[in-house]
Amino acid sequence: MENYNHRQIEDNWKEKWFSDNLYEAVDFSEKPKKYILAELPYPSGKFLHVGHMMRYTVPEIYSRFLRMRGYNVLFPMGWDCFGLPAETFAQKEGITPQEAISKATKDYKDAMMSMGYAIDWNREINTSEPAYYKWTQKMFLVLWKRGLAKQQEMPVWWCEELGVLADEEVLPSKDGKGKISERGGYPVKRKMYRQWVLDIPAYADRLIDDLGKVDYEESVKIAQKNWIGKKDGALVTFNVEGESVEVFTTRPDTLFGVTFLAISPQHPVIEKLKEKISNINDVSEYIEKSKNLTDLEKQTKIKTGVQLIGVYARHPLNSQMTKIPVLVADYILTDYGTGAIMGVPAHDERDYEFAVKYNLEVKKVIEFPQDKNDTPYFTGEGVVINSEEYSGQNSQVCRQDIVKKIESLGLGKGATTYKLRPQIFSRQRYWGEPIPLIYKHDGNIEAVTEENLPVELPVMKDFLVGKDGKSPLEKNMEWNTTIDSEGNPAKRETDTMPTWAGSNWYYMRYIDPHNTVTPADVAKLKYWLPVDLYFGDAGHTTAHLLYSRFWFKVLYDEGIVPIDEPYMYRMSGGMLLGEDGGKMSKSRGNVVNPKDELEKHGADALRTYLAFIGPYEDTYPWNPKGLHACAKLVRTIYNLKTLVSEKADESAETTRILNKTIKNMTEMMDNLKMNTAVSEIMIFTNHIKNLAGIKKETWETFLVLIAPFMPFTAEELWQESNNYSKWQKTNSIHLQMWPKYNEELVIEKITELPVQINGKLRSEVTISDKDNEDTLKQKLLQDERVIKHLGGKEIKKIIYVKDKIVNLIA
RNA sequence: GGGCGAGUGGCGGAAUUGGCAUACGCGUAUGGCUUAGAACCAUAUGCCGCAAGGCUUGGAGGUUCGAGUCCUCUCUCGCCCACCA
Repeated sequence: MENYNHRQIEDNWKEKWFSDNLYEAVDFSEKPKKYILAELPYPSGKFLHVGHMMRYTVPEIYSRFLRMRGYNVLFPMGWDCFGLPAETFAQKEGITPQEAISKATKDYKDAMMSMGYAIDWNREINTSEPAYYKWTQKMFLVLWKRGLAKQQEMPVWWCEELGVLADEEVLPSKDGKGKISERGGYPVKRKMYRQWVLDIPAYADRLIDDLGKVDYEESVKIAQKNWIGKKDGALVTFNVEGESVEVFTTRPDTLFGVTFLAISPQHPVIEKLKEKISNINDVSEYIEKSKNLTDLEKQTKIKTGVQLIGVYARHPLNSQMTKIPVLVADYILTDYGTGAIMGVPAHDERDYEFAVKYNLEVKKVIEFPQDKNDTPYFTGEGVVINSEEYSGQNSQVCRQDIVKKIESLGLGKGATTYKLRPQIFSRQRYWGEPIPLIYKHDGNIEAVTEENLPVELPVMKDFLVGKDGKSPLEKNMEWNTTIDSEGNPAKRETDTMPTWAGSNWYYMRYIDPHNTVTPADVAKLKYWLPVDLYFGDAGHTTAHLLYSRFWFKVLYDEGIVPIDEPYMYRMSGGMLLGEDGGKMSKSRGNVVNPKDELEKHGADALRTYLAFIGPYEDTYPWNPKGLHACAKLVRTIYNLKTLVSEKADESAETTRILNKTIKNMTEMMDNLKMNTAVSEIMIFTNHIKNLAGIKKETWETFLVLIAPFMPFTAEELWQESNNYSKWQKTNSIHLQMWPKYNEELVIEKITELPVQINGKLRSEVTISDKDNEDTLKQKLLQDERVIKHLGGKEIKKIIYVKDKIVNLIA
């Protein structure tokens, strides 16, 4: 037996494949195209994580499979470089982010090459290179010119160390009492801050409607819709001492049940009416206190509020002109709806809870159903009562009538609201794309002209945020001082973009990575887009997927891209846990170092294991024994070559199993079930390893089948079997066609028919082609076990499913 | 609280349209090879039972000749969102 030396084999073929760009994706090829995309990693200075490998291996195997099935496959890779991970790493190492990134991307690329990933490296991209972010900046200007990027005072998560953070970057602290940053674990609190935001809600309806054009998993579509959170209702204006307070409600039919108004602590009407509020000191104190509460504290605490003494709201329709108390309450969110609600305690759980606490009236305006008579509030539909001329109507009809009425009075209108908020787009940090805007001396804002793009990020040794939380670029006067289009002194915007700016459109750049005139040539985009299958993190199915769809639609409206949906199908991957079943982390000591595993067992074993471990979408623990078994499989296959001989006599059984293996693997891989495809490889291996000899033809077919999983070993054995003495790209196994199978040869003639009696498996009888139902019945009646289990009873009915099963009903 | 998903051996997991549940791998046991172990090879392995036989896909019902798969109820776990008016 020859010793299997994975290091030697891998180094040899790796060098040949990548120097010849074996996995080239060809623009405008005659072959049908497939664009298989896996979310790009953000290199953070360490070796590629084993979790990354799990995320990429199945998509990569799939891309190889498609290539062998005759597709022109684009399976690209790049680096999402901007953002905190690189900055934190650079700080720790005492180097610049630029230096950190250049080392990390090299390490990551090496790791991917070591894994044999079939990537067209001519299309590699890096979001932090000026040639790339020139286009990110250009796209931002498109958004800005269309009024979709604007400045707003926003309540933001504020971190002394990191500046402003997005919701997604903030986590509850370990003790549950506060908030910390996702990276670094620094304390975080709320603060108002002027920010650039993207008006994603402007596209909300299209983002919902166009889900009809794509083929995502229904659960992904639902998640997106929930995230957008579209709700129909009405805006109703209440007069509060001469000031208008607008509320949003989904239940205008309960308008006559309003017994109080509740407004958020940030509501502007408080400031306007402060002269009239007799307890203004108490109110201010409450507002001040609520500012420092974390969400969790607000949640566990009973709802609180303070009534604005001395001011009342007037009901817009009620003829009695009842005075309605107004309260400030921190359960009212500033940035949802209008920041004010009409309190209807009889028909809303939260309003009820609040009303009880503050002794507010509870007025029923919809009849409670019989079985709900004991409950204090009822949120369903029903007959409207106590509502003047609307009484007696069904609540759903009443809803429309009331909206019509307030519309005619100019006191409101039907309206739609979304949970989706404008997304904060600026960061007060160094390591990001500079926002390409200039503040003129008169305060107006002007875009940097296209010939002056990219606005390059200056290299700065001191790139950390100061204690004031302002962008480090603020300190760099040389950089941020400029002149405007009229030649007057001006100042650059010093905020930078968030990480997701570059990763919003990266998949477009793979299509035309070296273009200097446009982000990507429209004809090429037309050829490659949409992405056929997008693999990524389950946590990105809402935010990332939604924001990048938004970005793409804006580009479509601008005529930069030819279609309006970027991804046809989305597949989300599970997680790889540590051996102990917990999340891999340094503190648990269960982190797997892929470099060690690669050294020990080789890439083919690691790839096969990552495919075999389970379905792509699930989460499971790392099991070193499983990897070991796959390493054994690779070795066993390698040594099978000694069985190959021209005159090996193969049985019909071997032909059948080979055909069945091809059929099963083809179907499984089509459905991305790589784990069971590996089982098929094992089954076939177990069969042939006990044969006296294998025909060359069978052997080579088998090698093609294993090639997507074990590309190195397959190539080595293929070249050897074909006696190719010199490397030639076209002779690579990876450019061969996937084998076809003969359906007839797959069919296994069953000779033992399972026999059920009254639905329970009792026996088996031997059958042949000649048997029909009558001869079968004869056989059954002679079978000892059948006789025994019938116990002398008469057979009432025979259900015979040919070649499957027979069931006797006694 | 809301949404989504999942419950199958000791473990990871297989099971076209309902048709032999537990493929494949791990683990375990026994044997071989070894001074011994590791590694490797062979065989066995859902559970109870000496056996005949019985039981088994979270639980309870139902449809069906036949249910892991379809229907109703219920329990448990995971993920995401969460005072969203």
